[in-house]
Amino acid sequence: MTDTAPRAATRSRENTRARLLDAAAEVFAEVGLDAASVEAVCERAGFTRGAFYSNFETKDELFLELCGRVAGERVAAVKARVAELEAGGEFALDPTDPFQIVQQVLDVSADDRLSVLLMSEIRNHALRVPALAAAYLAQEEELVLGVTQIIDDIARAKGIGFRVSSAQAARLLLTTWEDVSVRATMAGLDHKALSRRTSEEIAKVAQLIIEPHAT
Amino acid sequence: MTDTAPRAATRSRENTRARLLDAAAEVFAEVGLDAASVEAVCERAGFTRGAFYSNFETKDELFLELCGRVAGERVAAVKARVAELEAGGEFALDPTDPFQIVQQVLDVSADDRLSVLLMSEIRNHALRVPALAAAYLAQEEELVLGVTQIIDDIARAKGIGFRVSSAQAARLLLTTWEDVSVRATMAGLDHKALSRRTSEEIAKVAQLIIEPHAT
DNA sequence: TGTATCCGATACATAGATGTATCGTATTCC
DNA sequence: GGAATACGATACATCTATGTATCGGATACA
Repeated sequence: MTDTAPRAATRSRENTRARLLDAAAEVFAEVGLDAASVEAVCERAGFTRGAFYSNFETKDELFLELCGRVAGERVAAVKARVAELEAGGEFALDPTDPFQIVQQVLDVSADDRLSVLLMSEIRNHALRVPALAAAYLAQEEELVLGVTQIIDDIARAKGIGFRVSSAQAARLLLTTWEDVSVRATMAGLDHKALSRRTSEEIAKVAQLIIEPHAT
Repeated sequence: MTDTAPRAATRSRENTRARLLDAAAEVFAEVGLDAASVEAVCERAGFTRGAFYSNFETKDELFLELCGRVAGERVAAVKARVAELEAGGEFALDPTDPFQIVQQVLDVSADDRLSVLLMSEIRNHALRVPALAAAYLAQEEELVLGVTQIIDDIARAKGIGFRVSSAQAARLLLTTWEDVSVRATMAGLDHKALSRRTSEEIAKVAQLIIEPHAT
């Protein structure tokens, strides 16, 4: 208490920040960052703006923190999946289906409507804000890296060969996943239909990538 | 003049609308639809808001019209390219390089920074506005159709085979193009570097699509 | 239990955007 | 060349969002 550093956040303060972030994720996804008023976010979280200005400087700061959280979650998800595969435990690969790649990739990425909207919002803003762009690209690199490892693991386990580098394959899969998610969301597909459609499309790409004369 | 229909637009009126649309394309690309005030668009166009409200009901109506214009231009570009190829005139395919597909696809899509920003903005909003979503998907279908024809033409001319349907190949090429454009823009690449990088990536995908034992 | 501090609520001041109503000018039509 | 009209500018009223300053209650701590 004698030092000048900002006071260590209390438990309730952290809780407030978390609730504001949750609310922001919803509202930003629903109406977009610029159309979302600070008031709307607070209302969704069950606070007034007093709580907001006590915890954040600006809406942009909140958004930046939210981006960090989302990125962290995605990267953590893919890393966890890699760890599972490497451990070779109960999640070890046993089906003979080489398209298990599809499932592995899909399990890594959220595919509900709001997530798609939020990701699009983040991507859109990253195009204009250099700091966000750098973070976005870095996070995507990590994702590609993770998926690359997953692909390598599966390939090794099954003796599959690829027609491109596994890194390129990973990027192609992620790109396709994002594209299909967006189009399916625009088409108004519900969660279930979205998932099905996504796995179908991803499977096609996997088929394209895998060396045909594989064992 | 005796009928009750809205007065036929005069030449100057059409000119005003066009200038407002041009300005809107710039401003919307730069700061996003929601962050762009009507005033900012008018200022960019060299008008006051009086001109705007005399020509459009709301900002959304202007945006919708802009979307239509952009979509029309893209579709027209790809159709023109198809027509050239079909006519087999001076633009006929003669290099032995099968990756001419790449050039054909790239020539169809604008790749300057502002275009990328505007397309992203449109896509982002299409996710939330059903009417926009329908238009966006329809336009993309047309683009895919056009690129499919281009691919078919080239394949026929050169006896190339594909590992997936030409329609799927077309979608994959367009998706890759968009993805690379976005990432290159985020990376701050200038127009030239963006073009080069895009063609490299597209070439990789083309390589993947083309049947390896092609003649 | 009393006190100090932290945190969110409330109240207020201000800025910016919107939409409309009105005005002035340029163009068109006879 | 005069009248009518179309079109963009101007002025105004309103609304919404923001940011800050202050207040009140809860919680921590002795």
